[in-house]
Amino acid sequence: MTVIFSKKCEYGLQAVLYLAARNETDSINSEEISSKLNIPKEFISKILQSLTESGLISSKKGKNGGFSLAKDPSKIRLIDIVSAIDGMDMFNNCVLGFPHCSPDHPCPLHEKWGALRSNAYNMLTDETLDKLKEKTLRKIEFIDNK
Amino acid sequence: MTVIFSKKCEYGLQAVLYLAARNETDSINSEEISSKLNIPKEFISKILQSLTESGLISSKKGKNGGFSLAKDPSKIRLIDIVSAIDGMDMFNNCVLGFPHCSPDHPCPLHEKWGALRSNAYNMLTDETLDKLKEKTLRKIEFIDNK
DNA sequence: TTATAATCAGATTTTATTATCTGATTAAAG
DNA sequence: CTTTAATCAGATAATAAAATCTGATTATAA
Repeated sequence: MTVIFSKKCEYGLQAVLYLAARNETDSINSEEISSKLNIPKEFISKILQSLTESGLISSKKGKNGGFSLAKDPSKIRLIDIVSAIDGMDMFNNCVLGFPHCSPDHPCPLHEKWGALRSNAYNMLTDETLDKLKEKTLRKIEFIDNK
Repeated sequence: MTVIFSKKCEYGLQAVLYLAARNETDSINSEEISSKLNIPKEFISKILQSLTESGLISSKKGKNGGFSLAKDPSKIRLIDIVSAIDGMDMFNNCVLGFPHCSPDHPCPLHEKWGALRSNAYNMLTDETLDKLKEKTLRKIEFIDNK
């Protein structure tokens, strides 16, 4: 199977986009995120905990607790979330798995893949939560009415 | 961890590129491929078996046996190998893991990711083994002298 | 101050991927 | 014909990723 982001990362991206789209002043608990996005509750809890450690979101314990964005949505880029969960290996490692792949000793796909990869990197760096809010709202609403 | 191709697929691509670069009339056995490319012998054997079933390479049993390309290198595209090993899920599934992602009900990244993904698809469709032969040879030679 | 509802922490389970093992089958060469 | 060197087939083992479980801690509200 060919994967781009791990399940953890997909779920993390979904959840943070959800937080941004909901635009609540109060925090949102993992039960809501789990049920709205169809992600196992215990699993998304773990992921949100790790994103809290990374400083992208913040958590509030106890009754009425939950999660909220730690910064302004315009300051959270998708690459920050990907980097926190999956790391940056995808942008550094050889796509063919060859050892010592570098401009000096390139793999057969080095240049072509490198170009595609930096486009992907740029996209993830350019896209911030605020820019995606409307689209996320529409998608959530659609999922909700299924 | 963010993955593009599975290890199986990376190894499969390497091995088939190797077969094309060696340009032998005789077949090449899995021992050679394993040692030159640093891939566990039993593992690459399995992968080569499955590529044989897919019709991309052919195998010869018994003494002096091994593997060779089943068609002209110009007729084998990278996408054929990827598709045989990892399948095409990467090109069909939502990058964020949202359900029912489609032009009608797009995820927040649908258009932007779609564009990047079709560039990747086009690249893998355009690149055939013959086009990559020289670059593969250089890379193999470098690995060999390490 | 007690009940409740949430995160947090750590262990465990399940499933998929990666890797290895054993032996059967096949074909060439002596 | 026998030895040798290879693929092939199926089972097993090891590792990693995904998901779940248990209980502790924390904070709000009644």
